[in-house]
Amino acid sequence: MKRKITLKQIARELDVSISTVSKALKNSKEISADTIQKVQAFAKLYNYRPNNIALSLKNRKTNTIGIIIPEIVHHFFSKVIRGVELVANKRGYNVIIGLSNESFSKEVINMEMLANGSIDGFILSMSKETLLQQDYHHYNETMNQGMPIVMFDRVVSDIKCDKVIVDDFNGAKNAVQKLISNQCKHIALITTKDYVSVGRLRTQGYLEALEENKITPQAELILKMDDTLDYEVHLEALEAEIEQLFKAHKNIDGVFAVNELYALSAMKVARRLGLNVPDDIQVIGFTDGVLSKHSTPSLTTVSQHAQLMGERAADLLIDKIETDFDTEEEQFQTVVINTELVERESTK
Amino acid sequence: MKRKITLKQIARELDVSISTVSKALKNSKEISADTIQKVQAFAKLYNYRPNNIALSLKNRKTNTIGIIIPEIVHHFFSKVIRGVELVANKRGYNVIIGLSNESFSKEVINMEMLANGSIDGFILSMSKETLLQQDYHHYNETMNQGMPIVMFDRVVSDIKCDKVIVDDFNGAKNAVQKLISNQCKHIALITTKDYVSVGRLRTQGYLEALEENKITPQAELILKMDDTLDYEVHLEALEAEIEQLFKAHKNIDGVFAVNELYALSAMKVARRLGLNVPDDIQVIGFTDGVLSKHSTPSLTTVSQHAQLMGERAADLLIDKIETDFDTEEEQFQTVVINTELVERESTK
DNA sequence: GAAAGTCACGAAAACGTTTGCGTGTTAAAA
DNA sequence: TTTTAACACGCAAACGTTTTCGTGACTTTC
Repeated sequence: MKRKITLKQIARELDVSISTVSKALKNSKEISADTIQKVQAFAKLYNYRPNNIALSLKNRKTNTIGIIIPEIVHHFFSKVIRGVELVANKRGYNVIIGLSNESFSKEVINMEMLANGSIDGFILSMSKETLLQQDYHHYNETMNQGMPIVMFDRVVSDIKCDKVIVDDFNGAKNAVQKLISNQCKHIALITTKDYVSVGRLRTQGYLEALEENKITPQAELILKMDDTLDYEVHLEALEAEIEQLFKAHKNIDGVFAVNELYALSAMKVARRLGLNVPDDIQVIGFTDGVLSKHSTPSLTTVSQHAQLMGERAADLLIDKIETDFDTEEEQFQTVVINTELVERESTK
Repeated sequence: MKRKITLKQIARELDVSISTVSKALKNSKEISADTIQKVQAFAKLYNYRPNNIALSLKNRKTNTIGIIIPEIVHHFFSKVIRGVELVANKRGYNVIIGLSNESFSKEVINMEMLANGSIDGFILSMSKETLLQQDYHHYNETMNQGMPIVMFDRVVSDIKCDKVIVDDFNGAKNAVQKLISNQCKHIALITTKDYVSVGRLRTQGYLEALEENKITPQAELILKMDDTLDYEVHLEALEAEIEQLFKAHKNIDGVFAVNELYALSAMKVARRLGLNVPDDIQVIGFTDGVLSKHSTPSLTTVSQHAQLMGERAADLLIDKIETDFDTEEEQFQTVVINTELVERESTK
């Protein structure tokens, strides 16, 4: 078990100075051909590789980007990570992950841990708790220290930084328009409480589509779920609420749900009530998830292009990192990713 | 945009030496109470935090572990990551990810990138290509440089290192036993080619269960799929094969599939052929995935406890890292995670 | 044969820490 | 008053690089 070899060791073995070795490895013309040849041969033999940490310290640059997300066991976020990793690697960066677990304090701790030199910049999506508390000091402090941040998906306008978001509003609007075009007259909405920005925007898209078609929105057809609780474990509660909605309004013939699970639950409840999807009720969800594709009937969804979001976020961040030399008058961009309606069996 | 403050700057401002500042921050008794007070107040004011990179270089320890997986958009792997991250964070480590994308060369490149000082050890699961090529030199080289490796799930016995594996054999055996106990007489197996060790072991479990029950295995009931291709896109091919199998053997009344997608496809094909699950055919899959829970009927599966695997792997690795001071006579452990049969609607 | 120029290399600083040891000042002990 | 001890602090090395600058030994030029 031999440690990794260093410049110093090569220098000692070959009886030259450290600087000579360093230069020889870089084919510097300061060094004679003989020496270059000798050093490179030796380095190759011992498989010399420069120590990243030493380089990071010297260059004040780590070539690593940090990504903070609320949850990793989630198709949307893991696809984003894949996108980030893809372009990061292509551009010579590593990716280090931190999970906030939807907790404010874990988000803060994770960021502080990484901000002390470990990374060159952040890509992050806010935790629900942070969204609720509206405490953004850690973001601002991080940026004040010259560390760029790119936020994605869950963002707030109060924070001045680059952002990558889904066009939630139009995605929802198009989905509902689709239902309307498919002859749905009474379209229910299953969404989250308003503090989740994406939920709010999707709700607005729903309303807009109705209005454009001169349909008066009915408050009773809108179900706002509290998703501070992990809904994976509260499926029954969710289904109960949906069942109640369906029973109270037998004329519902379309459902737009702001996520995959809500949509699936709606289909499940519909089946339980003897309603056929899509003949009696058509359903559209909002997601990049894997459930939609494999459910029966498969679910028509608004695709978010999660991987693309990750790619764009990484490009934005790395661009910023690499032009950081005080271009003052900072300009922040917000990239909007268009959604796409993927039609499957749950609509006609 | 002020840079992060350093010891040197504090020292200059307070007109003391760098070492005094460093010691004062650590409450060293070499330093007078006055000075300690003064330094700490100043440090707090400017929110001083030691630079991780400098610490890593000095201590030759990064407090970061690298995880290399073939794919992140996959419930099993993301759950493992969550487990790793959980204990890593608890024990003061960061996690840096590398995706091999099932490619040998990307695995090698990723490992080399991280091995040069960025991390203290690896947790990894082999890519399919590596499994096929059986070229393990990069693992051995990494370990020879004193960097510990813990492998999980996809492992080979040729490599001497700590491992965390699922008890594939018994998991499969129990699942098949369950089918047999449920009166299945003709149980089909849908598995992968043998080079994937987990596939092979699960196949063996299947055979063993049959034998113990004095049922003669029939080669025609075993479907070995080639999964070098991304089966997400080859669903039709998969389903076609299954359909052929079902049609050729109308007496099949049970199916054991070595992963979630195979199982789901089996259920889908069954439904298409007018067979009821679980009345006509019972199905069990092998997975920690999310599809099983939400499919209709929901799928009985062998749960792998992916998160637990991640936790155990992280503990193993960190233990090794922290006792590394030449305890020679290395002992490698293999932790076996027991599976659990989660009964849902696809079995009686 | 002296001045100038090349060549090939080494010394040292810098990145930001930690820590063993040396040292000047003061207070206590003899 | 002298010796000793305690105190409070600074110096310098070390981690592994890169890079600027200096320098000794030759070679060239007139």
